[in-house]
Amino acid sequence: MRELVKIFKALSDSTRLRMIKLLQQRELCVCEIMQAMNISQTRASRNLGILKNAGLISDRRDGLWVHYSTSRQKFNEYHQEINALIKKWLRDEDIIIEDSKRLKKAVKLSKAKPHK
Amino acid sequence: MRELVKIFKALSDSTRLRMIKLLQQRELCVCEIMQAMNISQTRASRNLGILKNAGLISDRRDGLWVHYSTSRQKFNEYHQEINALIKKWLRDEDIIIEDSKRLKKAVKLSKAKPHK
DNA sequence: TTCTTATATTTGGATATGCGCATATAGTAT
DNA sequence: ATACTATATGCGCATATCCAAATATAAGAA
Repeated sequence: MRELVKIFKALSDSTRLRMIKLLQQRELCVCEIMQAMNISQTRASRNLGILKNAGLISDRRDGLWVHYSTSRQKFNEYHQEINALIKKWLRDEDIIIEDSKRLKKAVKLSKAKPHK
Repeated sequence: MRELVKIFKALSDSTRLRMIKLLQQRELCVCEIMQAMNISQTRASRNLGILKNAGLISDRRDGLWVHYSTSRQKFNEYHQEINALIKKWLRDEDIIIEDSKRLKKAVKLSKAKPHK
């Protein structure tokens, strides 16, 4: 039950639900998420850590960047269904659409002036 | 998203998860729940209120008693699936089994000396 | 009416959570 | 080594959450 409580706690915050929705599109690094959501680096990193600690996302270091993802490897036994529910239940929300738009714009900018 | 956050908040507490598990067995009044879980009346009432406010359970007044239930009437669009997941994910936990045992004992006693 | 019972709510205190600021860490490059 | 970048973390503050104790409300009985 402790684990389940931890998972529901991780999900009971709009910042983190938005993150999950972004990560369901594709793997993203912290800097992409903070641009997409227009939030501080601290806030992005903290909340990604909470999701990771709850076993809902995983991370992968690639040089300076840490890429977060919902899709890779084995998580806890609840992960799959939780992810499907979030995908189904959070679709047309304005803020979700805005996040996606900002993500695309951020990607464009970083391609024009790549940081890698 | 606000509603979903509220639902996950309601679920992110072991007291309330235990309550849902008890109510999945059958409709129960507050006094039965506080006996089954061995908690105070304040705690029982308050947490039942949170679950109700999140649209996860309903109540029905019958004289002095207020009966809570997971099964009656229309809730929010998430209620059905959430309930199925809790049922599936929370099964063999010790505390859940103890709650059920205490519930049966409380029922026995109140049948010997009924309050209705 | 008053009395009793079942439930809800208010109050206050301890603990938890979310955030920004500043700083620390990890990795790359020179 | 230093400098730079991406990410993580320690700290403090404001707010939220959880609880018990006391009180309030609601319904029935006398």
